Amino acid sequence: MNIYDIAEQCGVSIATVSRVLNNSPNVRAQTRERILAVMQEKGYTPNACARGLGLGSMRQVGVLCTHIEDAFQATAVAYIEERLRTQEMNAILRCTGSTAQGKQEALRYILQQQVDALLVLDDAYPQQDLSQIEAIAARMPVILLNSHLEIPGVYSITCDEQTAVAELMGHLFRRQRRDVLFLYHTNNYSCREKINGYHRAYAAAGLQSDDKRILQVNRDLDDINACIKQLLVKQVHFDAVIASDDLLALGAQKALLRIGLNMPIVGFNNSALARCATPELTSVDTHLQTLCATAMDTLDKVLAGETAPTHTQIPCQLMERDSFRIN
Amino acid sequence: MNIYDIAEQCGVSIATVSRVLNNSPNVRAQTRERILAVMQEKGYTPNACARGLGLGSMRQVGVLCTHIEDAFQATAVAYIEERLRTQEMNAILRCTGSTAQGKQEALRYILQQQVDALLVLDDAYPQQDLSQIEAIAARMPVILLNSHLEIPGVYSITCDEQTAVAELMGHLFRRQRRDVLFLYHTNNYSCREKINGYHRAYAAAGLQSDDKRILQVNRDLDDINACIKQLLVKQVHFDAVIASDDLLALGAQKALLRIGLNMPIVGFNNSALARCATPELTSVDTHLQTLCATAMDTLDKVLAGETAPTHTQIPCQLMERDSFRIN
DNA sequence: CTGTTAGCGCGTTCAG
DNA sequence: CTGAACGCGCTAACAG
Repeated sequence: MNIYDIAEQCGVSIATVSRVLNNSPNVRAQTRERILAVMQEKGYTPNACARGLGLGSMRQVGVLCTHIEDAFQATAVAYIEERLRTQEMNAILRCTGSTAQGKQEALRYILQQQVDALLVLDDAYPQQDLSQIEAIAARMPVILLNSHLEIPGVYSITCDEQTAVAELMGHLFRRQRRDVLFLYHTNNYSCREKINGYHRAYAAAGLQSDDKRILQVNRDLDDINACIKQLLVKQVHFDAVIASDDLLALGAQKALLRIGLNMPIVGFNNSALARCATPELTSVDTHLQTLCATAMDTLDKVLAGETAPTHTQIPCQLMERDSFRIN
Repeated sequence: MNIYDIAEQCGVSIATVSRVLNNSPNVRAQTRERILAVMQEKGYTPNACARGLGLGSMRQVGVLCTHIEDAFQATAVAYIEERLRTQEMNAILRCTGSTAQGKQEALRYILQQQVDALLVLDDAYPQQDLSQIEAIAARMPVILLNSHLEIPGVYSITCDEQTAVAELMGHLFRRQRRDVLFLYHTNNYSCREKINGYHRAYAAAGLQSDDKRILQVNRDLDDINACIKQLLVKQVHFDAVIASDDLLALGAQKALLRIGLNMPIVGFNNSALARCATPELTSVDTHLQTLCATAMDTLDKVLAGETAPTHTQIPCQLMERDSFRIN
């Protein structure tokens, strides 16, 4: 069932059918009706490949994330997909995992799919092998969400998490909390920025930071519990916790409460988890929705041929709850 | 940069380049090397549209879900995408929301994208306008995850949640809990099956069920809290809670603990939330991973032209934790 | 082992 | 307002 069949059925040429398909005004109303009726009746659907081949666009964008099962990324994808839909575009989702190899494969593969643009969530890799990204950016716009690269054709949207952590630390210092434990899971841009904020705050306060209080843990409650316990066994003192993620914060809170310890705990992303915790978790809202909206605005502009800022940064916001109050 | 350019550069015909592209053995090793080198050097990428047009397949499958930000669906998508990747296929993600209109649009749109198959997660709609699904199923395999339709070309994979609820109720009855509150969020197949189990258990025990203990709530802690409170105000008695979802169970638990009530609570899906709750939630594991694996096995078979069962049902498993123990 | 050629289905000039 | 003809990039016979 193709455009020829429809044309034949209607006694017109494919050009006319094509015009109807593309809402061209240059078709007599009566002809249009007839053609639409036949298309409807035959259940005709235009072939996207053929159209894509001619037009050089499948109206698809690649969406790369590391782990879609992560609530934060899933929510981002939800916002992104919603926006794409309004532009009659499709999202090709690809999860890369946290290995450089996974990402390389994903990039290579996505590239073949005649994608109009590439959205990368939470890039988890150290900034090596930029050549691949460069090559892609030369062909299509690349939007980085929660990471940052200075490459032509690459647009970065980030949240100022460095400042958020630094300010948080300031509050803790003022409360005489000097030994802040920082928990993270993946060493991505976002995490590195937080750690930068951590060190910046110590430096600003004229205090000495100690890297043994910067700890990588798995996103698993049992593992977090084990880590916290081991810290105590090793007599690593800490009197507050900042976690790169609400789940880690929740795990730490559970572990500490279990052994009767009580201290300020702050998570990140202000996810549903923060409110599910007992006591409820204070969390830094990274305004994911705004982040995604900005990313999509940028994409729209770039695709429309307009210019857009290559790096947009938005501020975070502290959501105070039971696990830590500033005042 | 197309296949002609490469062919010209190498002094061969496009057929030979195409053979190299498709790993045909009928190419002299030396020629192959040369062509590969040029492709590498020029950064050539075959055009998927053109290939798709000729082959009649873009190696893409449509993945429809209602809300990707939902942890359960996101996890399912993660499993699905992973499997698709091993088959060199892409996932086109589309979120429909919970309205029939959203779904219709999604189906219509996905259909245009020359998709090889359609995977539908957690179909949220009453079984009306089957004509659209029928039309699609006539063209390509349709796999339903967590829902069930008896239509040629449609394959359903479900979990026996009806039995899970019925057995759970049996345990509660034996403990003299007669008034079980059932909370749900979306009236989808999965939910209806649970409610069937609810009624089945009452019938089996020779007891009378009361629909005022079957309550729809939003997936929002405050709303759940308000609902629970209102129930008490309205003097609707209940002495146990089963929720269609861990978040609802957690919300109910929080609400009840806040007013000092203590009763068995069971959630569904055995999500990370269950363990994040305090006390930890007992939850019914619906074996999502197995569900997805089965779905993808089915898809593989159908795409390979083999026959596959039109309805596969797998059992659930109760994960006992603090909020309810059988013994 | 390699080249030639005919589609795949549609958009788009350019004539009428 | 409509139609004929070409091109998009690639695959798959078929012919050497």
